[in-house]
Amino acid sequence: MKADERKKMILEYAKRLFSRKGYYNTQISDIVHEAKIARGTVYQYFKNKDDLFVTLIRNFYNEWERNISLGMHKIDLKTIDPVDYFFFRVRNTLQFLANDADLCNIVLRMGIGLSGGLESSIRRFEKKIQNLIIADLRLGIRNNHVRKDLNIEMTSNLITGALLRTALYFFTHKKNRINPAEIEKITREITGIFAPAIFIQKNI
Amino acid sequence: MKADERKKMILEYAKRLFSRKGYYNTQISDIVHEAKIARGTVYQYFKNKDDLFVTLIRNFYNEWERNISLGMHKIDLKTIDPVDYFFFRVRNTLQFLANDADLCNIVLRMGIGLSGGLESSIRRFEKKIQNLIIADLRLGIRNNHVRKDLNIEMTSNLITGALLRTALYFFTHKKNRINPAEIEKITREITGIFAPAIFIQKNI
Amino acid sequence: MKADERKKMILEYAKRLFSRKGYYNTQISDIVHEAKIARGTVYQYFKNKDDLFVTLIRNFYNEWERNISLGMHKIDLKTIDPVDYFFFRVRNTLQFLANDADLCNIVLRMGIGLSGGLESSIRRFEKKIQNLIIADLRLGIRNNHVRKDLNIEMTSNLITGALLRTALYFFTHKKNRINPAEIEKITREITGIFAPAIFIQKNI
Amino acid sequence: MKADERKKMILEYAKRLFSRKGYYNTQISDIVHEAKIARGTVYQYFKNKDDLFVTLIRNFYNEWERNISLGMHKIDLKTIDPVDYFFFRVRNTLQFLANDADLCNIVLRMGIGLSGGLESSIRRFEKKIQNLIIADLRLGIRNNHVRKDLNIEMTSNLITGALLRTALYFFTHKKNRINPAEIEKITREITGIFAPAIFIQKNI
DNA sequence: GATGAATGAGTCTTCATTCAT
DNA sequence: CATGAATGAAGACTCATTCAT
Repeated sequence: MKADERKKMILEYAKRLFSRKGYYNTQISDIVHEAKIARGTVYQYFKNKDDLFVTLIRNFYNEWERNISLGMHKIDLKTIDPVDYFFFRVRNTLQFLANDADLCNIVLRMGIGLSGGLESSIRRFEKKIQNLIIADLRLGIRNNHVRKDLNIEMTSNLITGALLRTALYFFTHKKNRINPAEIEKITREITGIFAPAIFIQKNI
Repeated sequence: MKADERKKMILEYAKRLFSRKGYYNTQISDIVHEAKIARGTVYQYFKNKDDLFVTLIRNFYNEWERNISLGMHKIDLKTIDPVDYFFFRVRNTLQFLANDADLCNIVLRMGIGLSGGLESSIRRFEKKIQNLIIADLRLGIRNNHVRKDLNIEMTSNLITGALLRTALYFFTHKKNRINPAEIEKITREITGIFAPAIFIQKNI
Repeated sequence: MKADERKKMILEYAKRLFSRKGYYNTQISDIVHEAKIARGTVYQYFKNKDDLFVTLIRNFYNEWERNISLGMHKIDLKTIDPVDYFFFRVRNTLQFLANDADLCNIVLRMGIGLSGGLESSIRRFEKKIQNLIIADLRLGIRNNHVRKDLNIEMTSNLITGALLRTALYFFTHKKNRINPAEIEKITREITGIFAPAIFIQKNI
Repeated sequence: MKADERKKMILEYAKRLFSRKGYYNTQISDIVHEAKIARGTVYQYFKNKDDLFVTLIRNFYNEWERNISLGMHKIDLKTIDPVDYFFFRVRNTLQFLANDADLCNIVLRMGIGLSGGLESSIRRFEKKIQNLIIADLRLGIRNNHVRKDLNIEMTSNLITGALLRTALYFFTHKKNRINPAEIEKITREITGIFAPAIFIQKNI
C-alpha cells in the first residue's frame, strides 16, 4: 500500500477509536489491531500518539475552513435578508458537522483531560466558531440588521452553545444518518428561535 | 482529623486537580502530594480512583437536586408570568453552577475519554437538565403560555446548550468571581433572547 | 528495607552489571532480576536509567575527591623529596582505583557510545586526574624539582595514560584481589620509569 | 555505482557515525540517511549491523599490520641505536593512528558496552600493540640494550597506555590536522621520557 | 487510622531486519 | 541491484493498588 493511503487508513481507524473510547482509552494496540497492521507501522507515519491525534484535528480544521464559507461568496451582503444569511451560516455549519460524526464527537465532546497541547488544539475549534458569530453580529449591527443593544459576547455564547449541542445531539447521539432535508428543517427551527430576538423587524 | 473531615478534604483536593488536569492526567500521587497525606490514606476512604471520582460527581448531583427548585415551591404556577418562571429557572441553574467552578468544569467539559461507567456518570447531568427543560416546556404548553407549534426536543437542546456554555464561559474561563448581580444580568439577557420565540405574547 | 539501604543496594547491583555488560547491554530487567525486586522499585529511587548511571559516577567522583589527597596534608612541600611526592600521588590513585574494580572498569573503559550527557559525565574523571598531574608538574617546576624544559601537556598525557592503563590492567583484567604490598610495588616501578626523565637529579 | 565502491562508501559513512555517536547511538537509519541510499541497500552488502562494525575494525587491523613495520626491514638490528629503534616504533604507530581520527576514536575509546564479540574485536588492538612492545623489550634485553631488571609486563602497560592516550588526545580531541613534523616532535618527547629508564646508557 | 515502600501489569516507543516490487 | 514499506520483538517507564509496620 502506498504511503499516502496507509496514512489515511490509519487516521481513519484512529478517528473511530478516539471517538468511541477517547484518547486515553484508545491504545496503539487497539488501532493496529483494528487496522490489521504491525505496531511499528503507526510510528512510520506518525511521530507518536499525540501526533496522530493532532493530525486528525488539524485535518478537521482545514476541512472546516474550506467548508464554512461554501456558497457564501455568491451572496450580496447588501441585499440579502439578514435572516437568510443567519440561516445559511447555521446550515453550512450543521451540514459540515453532520458529515463526520466521529470527528464531531471528538471535537465537541473531548474536554479537559487531554494533556498540554492536545486540549488547546481541540478548544481552538469552539473559539473559531464563536469568533465567526461575533464577526457576523458586528457586521449585522453595522448594516442596521441586528439590534444595536444586543450583548454580543453573551449572544455569541448562546448561539455557539445551542449550535454545538444540537450538532452533538443529532449527529452523534442519534444513530440513523441525517439527510440534508432534516438539516434544512433543524436549521429553520434554530433560525426561528434566535431571529426574533436578534434582528430588527423592519416590516411588521 | 476526624474521618469525615479527612474524606471531605481529599475530595476537595481531588476536585481541584481533576478540574485542572482531567481524570487521566491527575495521579493519586498528585492528590496525596497536594493534600500532604500518605499514598495509602486515599484508599482508606475510597475504594479506588474511580470511586473517588464518582463520589465527587454524586455529591454534585445531590447538591444540584437540592438547589434547582430552591424557592420554586413558593410560586403559584397558575398566576406567575411564564417569562418570570423561565427567568427563575435560568437564574437558579446559573447560580448553582457559579458556586463551584471546578465541578462546573468537570461536569461540563469532561467528555469522552473516561472509561465505561465514568463517562455516563458525567453525561447524566446534561440529560437531567434537559429533561427538566422539556418538562417545563410541556407544562407551559398545557398552561397555554408556550407556543404549541414549538419543537420541544429541538428547543430543549438549544436552551441546554446555550445555558451550559454560558456557565462554562463565565464561571470557569473568567477568573474573577461572579456575583449575584451579574448572574441576574446574565439571566435577563438569556431570557430576553429566548422568550420572544418561545412564549405566546398575550399582551402586545 | 529502608529507603537509603534499598537505594544503595540497587546502585550496587547496577554497578556490577554496568561494569560487566556496559550501559546499553544492561537492562532494567537485569537489575531487578539480580536484586530480586520489582521493576517499579528502581523507578522509586531513580528517575530513569540515565539517572541511575549518573548517580553511580557522581558517587565515584565524590569518593575520589575525598581520597586523592589522603595523607598529603602531613607533607611539607619544601622538604619532601619530589620523587617521594610523585610516589605518594601514584600510590594514592592506584589504591583508590584498586578498591572498586567495577567502577574502575566503568569509568576507565566506557567510552563513546553513551549518549549526550552520559559520556561527558564519564570523561570528566580523566580530565580531573590529568589536571591534577599538570598542577603537580607546575608546582615541581616552581620548586626547582622538575626539569624546566619539560613539555607539560605531553608529559601529563603520558602519565595519565600510563596510570589509567595500569589500573585497568591490574585491577579489572586480573581477577585476583590486589593487596597493598602489590600496589606499593607497582607504584615503585611506575615511579622508577618516570622519575629519571622528569626530575632534576641533584645528587649524582 | 560498482559494488565495491558502494560497499566502501557505506563503510565510510558508518565509520564517521560510529566514531561520533558510538555503536548503539548510531542507527541504520542514520547511515542510510547520510549516505542517501535505501534502508535495504545496507543489507545487500553487510549481513547486519554487527557485520558492518566488525568489517570496519578488521580493515583497521589489516591496515595496521601493513603499516607498523613500515621501513623497519631496512634496519640492521645489530647496529641501530636502540633509542632510535624505540623512536621509529613510536613514530610509526602515531603516524598510523593520526591518519584516521574516526577509526582511532572507535578503536581507542569504545570500551565496554558492546555486546559479546564486538568488544573483544576492539580489545584485540590494544593487546596486539602491547604484545609488540613486549616482544621489542625482550629483544632489547637479549641484545643488551635494555636493562635486565625491567619489569616487562609493567613497562609494556605504561608505554601502551601513554602511547594510546597521546594518540587519542592529539588526533581526536584536537580538531586541527596533525602534520608529520608535529608527530616527529611528539615522538621525540615520548622517547625522551621513556628512554632514560629503559635503556642501558652505554656512552655517558 | 496512617504510612510509604513495593509491586507488576500495561503502554508507548524504538529499531534492526525482511521482502515484495 | 535498489528500494522503502512493513514487521514485531524488546525495552523503558508509569501508576493504581496493596500491605506490613
